Amino acid sequence: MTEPLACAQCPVRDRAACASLNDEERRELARSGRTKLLGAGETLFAAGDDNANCATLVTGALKIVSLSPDGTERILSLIHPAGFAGELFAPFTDHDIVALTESRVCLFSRPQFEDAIDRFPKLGAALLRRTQEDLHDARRWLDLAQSGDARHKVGGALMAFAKAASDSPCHPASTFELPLSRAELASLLGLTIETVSRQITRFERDGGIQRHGKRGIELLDPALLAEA
Amino acid sequence: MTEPLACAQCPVRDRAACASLNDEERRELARSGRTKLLGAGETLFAAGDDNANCATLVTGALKIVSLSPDGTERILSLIHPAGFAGELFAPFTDHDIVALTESRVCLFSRPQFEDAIDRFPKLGAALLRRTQEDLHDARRWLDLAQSGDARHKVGGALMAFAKAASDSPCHPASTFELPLSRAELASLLGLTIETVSRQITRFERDGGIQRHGKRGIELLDPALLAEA
DNA sequence: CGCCTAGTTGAAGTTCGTCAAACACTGTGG
DNA sequence: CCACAGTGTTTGACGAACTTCAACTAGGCG
Repeated sequence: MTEPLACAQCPVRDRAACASLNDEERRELARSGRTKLLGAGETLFAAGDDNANCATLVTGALKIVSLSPDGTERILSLIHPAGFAGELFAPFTDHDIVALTESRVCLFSRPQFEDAIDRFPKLGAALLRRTQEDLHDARRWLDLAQSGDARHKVGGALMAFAKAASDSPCHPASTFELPLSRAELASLLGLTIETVSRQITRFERDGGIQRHGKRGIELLDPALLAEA
Repeated sequence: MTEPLACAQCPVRDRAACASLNDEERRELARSGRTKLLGAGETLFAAGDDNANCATLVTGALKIVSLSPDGTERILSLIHPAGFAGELFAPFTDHDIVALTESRVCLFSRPQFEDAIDRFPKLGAALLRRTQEDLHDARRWLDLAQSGDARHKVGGALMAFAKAASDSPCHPASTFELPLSRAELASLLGLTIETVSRQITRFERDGGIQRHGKRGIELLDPALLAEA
């Protein structure tokens, strides 16, 4: 289930928060961490947990979900490789964090990670930077969620995934795989599965995209999606 | 317009990020800051700015707004006293920050504030904590925005303001003033003015609240608002 | 082959947005 | 003092967009 860290081969070793550390500091932090492999759908942290851990995502993708009392799930955020999962200050988590695909994380106990932040201020600064980016991201999704129009929402989400799939952060990838099912897309956007499906076919009919299989998207006319 | 800081009388001196500093450190930080008084509707930072400043809110309330190309404004977040405004890492801001009511802020130049974080790691940790709380907050609004149902959205917003108005952070205040106009509420929730108005009158008709003037709200049945 | 899940498509019902009018409140000027 | 305009809010009628319900299609795997 869990193994010691092997930072040397880590694919996110110079993008994650720990990239701010020098080799010696990193070794020290690594001693308190473990890597863990999650299967698709497996939950990393559950709402109501005592919030004793935190983690950095190495490969795969996570979702942060809120479950309403009536059982419907809403996706509040996605975590991409090098992203950070967990809250350092709240006594309890109130959201589930679940693997979307098979994922590998670096798991740390919260007290040990807090200790590391105390001793290596650069680590704290790096985490601050990442948290501010997450905040910015959350606000972008909020912006989409408020736009009211389903066409905007789906178009904006497609563009967001196209950008996330590209290596250069600004230009969208011309072809990519959706990381989410229709149901997950719907719960991310506050729509129903059917509406998402209809908007996607509409974009294809209008020549904005071309579908390849269930999840493959080829971007033909980015402008059409960005401002519909 | 701007004056030197007077931390001794500051109403948020033990809740804002600078509360993490001791007296001497605080004095040093204070030398690089200025307080500024904003009239209602005045903008503190504008989208597209070079992002050279950041600020702590002392009194009043701010909103973070995104303006769509078509001119409609969407409120992404509110900033309450002791809250922090500005991004330390992005080269440009892409959201306006505007005063909702007459507000007083502590303004710092970004390089000087970053410098202070470097020298006083506790300040960085405090800011990290605050940013994580902001992130949590943004996700709560996102949760509301996704709920789809206008009744949930308005009910949730009323409860959020009731809690913000109370001294104890968990229990809602039984009577409070809405900090936002109907138009602002609408743009925060992704609804129209009319829908917000209708939902509020519906809550009053159903006995959940009692209105006192345009902005005054008396909370009669919190459970009705929380889970409608 | 048949079941099961994920996705698409269609028809009907509801909610919310749009347009329009009325109302309350404030401040201004006759 | 009152008429008046101006703003913010409420209310109503109507139409469009989304949800709901339901049937149907396409793959994947026993």
